[in-house]
Amino acid sequence: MNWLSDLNTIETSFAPILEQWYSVHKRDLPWRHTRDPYRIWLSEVILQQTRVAQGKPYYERFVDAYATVADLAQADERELLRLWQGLGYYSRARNLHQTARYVTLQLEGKFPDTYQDLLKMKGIGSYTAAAIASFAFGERVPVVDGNVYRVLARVFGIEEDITTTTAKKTFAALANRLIQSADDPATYNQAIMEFGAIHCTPVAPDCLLCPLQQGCVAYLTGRQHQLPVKAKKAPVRERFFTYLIFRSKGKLALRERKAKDVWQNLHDFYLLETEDHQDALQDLLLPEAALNLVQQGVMAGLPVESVQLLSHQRIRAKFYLIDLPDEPTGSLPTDLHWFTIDEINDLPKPVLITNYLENLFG
DNA sequence: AAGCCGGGGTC
DNA sequence: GACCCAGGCTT
Repeated sequence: MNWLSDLNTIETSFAPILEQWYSVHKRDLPWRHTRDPYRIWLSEVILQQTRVAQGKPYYERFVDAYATVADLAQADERELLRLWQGLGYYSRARNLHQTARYVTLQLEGKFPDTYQDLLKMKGIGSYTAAAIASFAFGERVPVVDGNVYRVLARVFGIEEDITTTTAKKTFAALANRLIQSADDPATYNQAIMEFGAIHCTPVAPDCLLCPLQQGCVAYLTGRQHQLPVKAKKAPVRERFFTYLIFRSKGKLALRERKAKDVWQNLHDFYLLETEDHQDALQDLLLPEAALNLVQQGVMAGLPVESVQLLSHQRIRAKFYLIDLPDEPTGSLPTDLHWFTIDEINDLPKPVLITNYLENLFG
């Protein structure tokens, strides 16, 4: 079997296999007993970024307190928020209230019944719109939630970072193709999410008993634990730079940054990096060669401080300008060289350095 | 495109 | 302690 026909086979059998699996393994959940768009909407909003086990009691309480969208529309917002207490993401509750009032007052109680119209409601994004459109109205639109990303990334071996916009398009397009082969869009959407939630789980997917095993790229290549790829947002690293700017005969000492670090191949001054705000000069952290120079010089004015924000680092820099005699004794610390102001103008430098120089010389 | 919003379960 | 959860809104 060649590549293309193989891919077509898995794409067309994917939905039916999951629907079959679902008919055997589905959990009995309260919102699966209704096609009332109001209740489905309520359940979907409650379940946004929320586990079924956590959301379920809230759903029961909300249905008891507000049986219809009109009841919810008339609710006191403080009372609604009190019912929501403990669920988190409280804007969901406020949007819920706002949309309930809109549906009741502007749409005369008639819930929007297409994906496109649902998308216009506050608090209803692409996932929730697809969920309501398919569950309540049978529209053939795919849900794409965290479960779907995981299942599709594994079965189809997609290595794109799911946090990026292009990857979201890739997954949405694939999901659109797959749902075309579903016997019933609503059942299929429930099935793929249920499958991700209880079988193709993040940590210990049950590959040995998986109905998609023979068509799963991740399983066949042993990558189920690497997929989906999801970039972790790097915490901004805090760094503390102390720069010593040696000046002699109108020249400044700079060096090219060679290390595998920020600003590679750009030029800056003699640098001491410390772990925190400690003052590198006062704490006598100076290596021999630099200490020798500092002792021959005089501090020109007060140190200048500035902050440079990078995507992943916050660099707090402190600049000491040190005037040396015309012919300082000893050699310059490693890699430092004397440059005239004109020469420095032509050197590539980090913005942090350029700003300092402009501040210094206008 | 990135930051923000949250409480809770799980390993 | 990190990751994730039936995401969406704002900037």
